[in-house]
Amino acid sequence: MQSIEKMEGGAKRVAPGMSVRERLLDAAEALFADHGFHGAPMREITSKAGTRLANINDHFGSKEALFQEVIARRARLINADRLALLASLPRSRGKAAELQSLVEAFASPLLERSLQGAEWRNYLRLLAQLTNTRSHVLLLIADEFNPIGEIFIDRIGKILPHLTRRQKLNAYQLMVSSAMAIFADTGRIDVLSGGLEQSSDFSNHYKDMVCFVVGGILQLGRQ
Amino acid sequence: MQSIEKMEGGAKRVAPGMSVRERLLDAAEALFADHGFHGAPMREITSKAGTRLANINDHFGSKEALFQEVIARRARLINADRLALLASLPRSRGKAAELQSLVEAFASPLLERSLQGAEWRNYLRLLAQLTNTRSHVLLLIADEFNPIGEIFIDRIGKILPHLTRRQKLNAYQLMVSSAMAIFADTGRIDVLSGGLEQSSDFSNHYKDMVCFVVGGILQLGRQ
DNA sequence: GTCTATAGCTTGATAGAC
DNA sequence: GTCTATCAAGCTATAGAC
Repeated sequence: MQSIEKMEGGAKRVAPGMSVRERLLDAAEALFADHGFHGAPMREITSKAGTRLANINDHFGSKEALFQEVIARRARLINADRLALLASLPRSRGKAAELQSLVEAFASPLLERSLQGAEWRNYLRLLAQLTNTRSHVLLLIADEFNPIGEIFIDRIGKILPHLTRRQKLNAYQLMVSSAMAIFADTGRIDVLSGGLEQSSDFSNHYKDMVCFVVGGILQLGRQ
Repeated sequence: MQSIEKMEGGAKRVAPGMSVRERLLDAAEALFADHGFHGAPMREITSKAGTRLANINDHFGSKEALFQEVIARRARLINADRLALLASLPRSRGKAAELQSLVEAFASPLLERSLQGAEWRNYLRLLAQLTNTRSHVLLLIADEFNPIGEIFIDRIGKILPHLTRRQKLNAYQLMVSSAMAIFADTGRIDVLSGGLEQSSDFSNHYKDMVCFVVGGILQLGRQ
């Protein structure tokens, strides 16, 4: 039988010019994304970061605190990106166009950041995994992203005022999960297409996803 | 700091009338859904099942083989449900109506089964978690669900023939992730609504989701 | 701040009696 | 088929030198 999780090498993969702290965060991010919190031993993290086992507790206090900081570090940047786009939304060009701008205010920071480097792509894979998870991990994500989530829910209601509260919440929930599905980079697209399409071809999948989400929310408003 | 994962009790929660094998599968299903493969120790599983530690290796050979059977057991039933619905699809009532029937052939078995009992809801939570995961776990899911996934992709192409191959794959991918988002039961809806709506109110969320997915795929066909 | 060494516990798997 | 008892290896966290 095939092993469910096997570490694929990984010592000293992180650029040595960075601080120990940053290297630990990057290494942990990649391994949490690949194997989950419980599937990524501290020894693997420090080995990949090119540091020593004790450095995690020296810098963060515990493995859990490291995980928490992995999530929070880039969440701050995503939130800032989204707030900036929300503040400069164009108006009054019809429901479809307004909705598209709103969906892009949510999702385009993910695309832009994903093109900046492998670290961001690891982070988005990790977020995608956590999106469908409950237990205490979700509370962590919630604290980081929900305040701005409320703003998006409000804006959906401004564009389609007759949506029920439940429909607005589901519109947001489905926008989140659609965006995350694109950046989860599971390889499903590769397998289903026999290698002709790549999950990691984010730019093209992004366009399809925005179109899909806009159409989906408009349809929610029609019935 | 709050603990990321803590087992919440759990001894002998499974009905004692069933075989040891079934009780182990049900207990493992619930704990894998709550904590992931690595976060669910065999001791917790056997404790919840009301059996002994050695029973897992006695019956399945390893923890991994147990996990594999947890996935496969109900996948067979879901696939049979979907095939039956695909075989009796109504035709020629316009693209939107045909698409809605197709989406419901995919998703209504999930709703029906979720209403049958907590075990099915645990299974769907587990599937939802694995949907955005790669590594070797995805290959397991792929083997179980991809053959019938191909059929759905074909049918999407029959209804909207001018979609590109990539658009058809993304339509399927986004239908899968939308459906899984509803049954992931993360509690996000509860938190965002301040408790006024429940994530576990599957029947209502299901209707919103089908509407959203139909609208999304139609929109993909428009551009 | 960084290191080595190790404590103290939990893990998955198995040997062998019944 | 089911049990008890146990093993060897893995884990996180920490003590204490530099």
